[in-house]
Amino acid sequence: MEPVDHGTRERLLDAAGEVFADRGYEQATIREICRRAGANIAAVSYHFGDKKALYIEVIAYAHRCADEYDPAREAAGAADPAERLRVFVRTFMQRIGHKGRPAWHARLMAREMASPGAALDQVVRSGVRPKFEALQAILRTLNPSLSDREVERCACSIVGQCLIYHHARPVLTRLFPTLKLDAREIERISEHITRFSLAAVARAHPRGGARP
Amino acid sequence: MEPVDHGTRERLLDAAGEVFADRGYEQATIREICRRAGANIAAVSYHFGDKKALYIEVIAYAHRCADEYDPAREAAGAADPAERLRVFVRTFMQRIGHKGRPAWHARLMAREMASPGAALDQVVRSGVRPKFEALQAILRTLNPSLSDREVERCACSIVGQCLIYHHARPVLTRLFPTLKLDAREIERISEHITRFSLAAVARAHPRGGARP
Amino acid sequence: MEPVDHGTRERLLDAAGEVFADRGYEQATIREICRRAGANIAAVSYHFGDKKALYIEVIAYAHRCADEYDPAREAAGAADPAERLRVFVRTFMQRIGHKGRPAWHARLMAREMASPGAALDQVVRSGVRPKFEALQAILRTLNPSLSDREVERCACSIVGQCLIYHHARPVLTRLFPTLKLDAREIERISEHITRFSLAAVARAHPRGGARP
Amino acid sequence: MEPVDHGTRERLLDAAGEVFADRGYEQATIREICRRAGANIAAVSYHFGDKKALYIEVIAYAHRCADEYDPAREAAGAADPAERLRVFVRTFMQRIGHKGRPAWHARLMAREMASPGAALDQVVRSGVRPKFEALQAILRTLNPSLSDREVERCACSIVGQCLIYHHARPVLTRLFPTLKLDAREIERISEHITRFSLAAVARAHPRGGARP
DNA sequence: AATGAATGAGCCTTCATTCAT
DNA sequence: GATGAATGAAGGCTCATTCAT
Repeated sequence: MEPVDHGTRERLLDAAGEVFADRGYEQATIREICRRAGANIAAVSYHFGDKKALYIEVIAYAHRCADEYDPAREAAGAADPAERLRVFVRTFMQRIGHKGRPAWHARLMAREMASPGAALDQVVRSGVRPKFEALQAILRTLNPSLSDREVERCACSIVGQCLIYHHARPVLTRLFPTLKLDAREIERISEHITRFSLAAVARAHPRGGARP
Repeated sequence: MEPVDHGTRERLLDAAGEVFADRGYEQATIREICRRAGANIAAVSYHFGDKKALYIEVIAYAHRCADEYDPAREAAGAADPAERLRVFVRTFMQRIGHKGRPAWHARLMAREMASPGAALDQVVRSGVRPKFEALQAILRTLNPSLSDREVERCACSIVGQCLIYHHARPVLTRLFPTLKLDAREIERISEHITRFSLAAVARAHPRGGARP
Repeated sequence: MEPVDHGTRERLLDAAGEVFADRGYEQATIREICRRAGANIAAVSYHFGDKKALYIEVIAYAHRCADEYDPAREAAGAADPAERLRVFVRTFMQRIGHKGRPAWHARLMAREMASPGAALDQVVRSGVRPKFEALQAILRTLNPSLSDREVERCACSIVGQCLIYHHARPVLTRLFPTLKLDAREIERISEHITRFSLAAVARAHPRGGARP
Repeated sequence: MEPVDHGTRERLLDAAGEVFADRGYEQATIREICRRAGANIAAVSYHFGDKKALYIEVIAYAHRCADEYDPAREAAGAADPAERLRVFVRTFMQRIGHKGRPAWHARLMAREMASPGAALDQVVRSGVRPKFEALQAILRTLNPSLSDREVERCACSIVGQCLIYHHARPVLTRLFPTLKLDAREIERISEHITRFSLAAVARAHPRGGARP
């Protein structure tokens, strides 16, 4: 699609994405970014102005690249509501668990989500909200009797089930030493979350449903 | 219990806990810790050796103090399994949502869980694992037909539903501007998570049902 | 006179004159000069070699342009010696107080005079010395009994009275908040300096009078 | 008076005064200041906070040290008004021409006067204004018929005659290669300025005195 | 038991300059 | 004739740490 002749600017964006995702904004150093990109230490200043401007650009770049793994778009093509939820969860989990080339996208987003930086507003507006609304639409179709507030909370429950495998991965690998988050395991976990959530959403508000 | 005459060492531990929880290990500065503790800048070196040693001590200190909000112990006193889960979730959420004085315990743990530091092994061994196993025991009681692996995944689902309100709080407050994580809302969310999970756990493997 | 089609080279000279006069040699940046001239950042290197060579050219350029405000030439046309001194002082003060478009000539000279740069020799030889000798000639006519050394010192006294309004302007505006160095005030100050100096020069060595 | 045991702080103040006076605020580097003071590069941060705070302290330090050469105080002890003016001018010139230990005081002040920095207000208020007012009082005694405005301008004329030997020293040494600003020459120049000014002040406004 | 002073490494940024087109 | 990209050297500042008392 794009020319493979990656210029310094592109290499800087890729290296910065990786480093920002690994170390966080404050802890990432321009020196390491430039070193990984094979560029001079002044290259960031020339191409982006300063560290913060580079970060903003990296966030935007991540959004552009992340579209190819958009859970909302993937889910839209599924047959029935349950399958749409399954595709949504699986795509989301694949992004989280991915370790390949564009691996830092999800990690960077998660980091920005946890510690509010200058780019969070933009991330939420164009990155998070559309997917969240797509998920809520799926939930409404699955159980039309849910109130708006309940839909919101169910969406949080589903996303939360996925995100723990990202935020708490170091803990989980220590708790369950046999756990390997490879593609097969990602698939199994996605299936678990889907069925767990389908059962819960279907049962929510069975009728009047106060707790016994 | 302890002498009220908090010496420099105790004041340093408290101040360090707060700062480490707020800023993270790398971003926290010895200067601010000493300033908050009203101690000299060399006090950390004198009492603990260096920054990392102080951090380890703070983690241990947090464990000693955190027992009073132990979800596992609270849940143990409940009547039936469903109520035990409810108490577990509520206590866990209260610790996460707490913003009061001894608040930094949970925040510090969550931070350590997200970014693997030197103290993570200890945190997992004596802080996380017991609670996780208590939760798994509750789940086994709720649905004895669950396999060990399923119990693990359900436990992750439940904890994940809780942790999202901590890890993604800045995003959630932007997604849902009316959301205020006060005590009443924490209670409502806890109830949602409990019922969501109870329904899911009860239905899990209703009739062998693995997907082909 | 010159072609109106100011090429990059001329625009660079003008912009550099302004910036050097405002910020001084060390503090002036090639970036700002090129930005003001609407030229690329490598233009200075291309047209002049480096920063110092540009500065030398700017000084020479200023000399070519500064002739139209030459105090010595203006004074030469006056009727009697006292009037010549008056015209000399007034022209000098007008150049110093000027804030208009081609204003940077005098400011640049004053700056070069205060901090000895590489171009000072040239500035003194072709810019300062002729005017100083013209002033000394006027003084000799006003009071032929003055020794060479006294003529030098009187010339310094007259030029010093003028230059303080340039070198210490920020201080003077703070000392005398009502002071506005507009054209009318420049005229009044010039008249004061002229009369102050005429009286002093006339009285100098009234009767041999060296102090014991 | 003070203990000769110069600590790092005092050595930094002295070195900074020298460097600031030589290079100006922007061009002075913390590295050179610390090098001259035999201190580590972080010493400025520790003792003064940052470069600007150090500069402010240096200005205040210069004021404290400069009191021993206060022209106004020296002049106050003279017998008659003319002698007071003579002492004022001589003391002022001695400060300007001085090359000894506390040499940078006057140079630093002159630099701050020429380029308005953050400390200029303070310099004017406590350093310049008292001396200027003392000079104006002397002038009023010398010629009571002078208006306030004329007194101001005569004061500027006198100070300007002195300051040129500081601001334009590089030019003067090129114009008059035999000029050596040693103690004897300072004395002769002071005498010239005094007599030049006395004659001018006495003649000012002889009666009605408009120019012919 | 505790402190003020001092250290050196490393951070981000800006600068004049050069290179390949 | 002129340009955008890239370079390496400082610059000010902050940090965790150590030393002498």
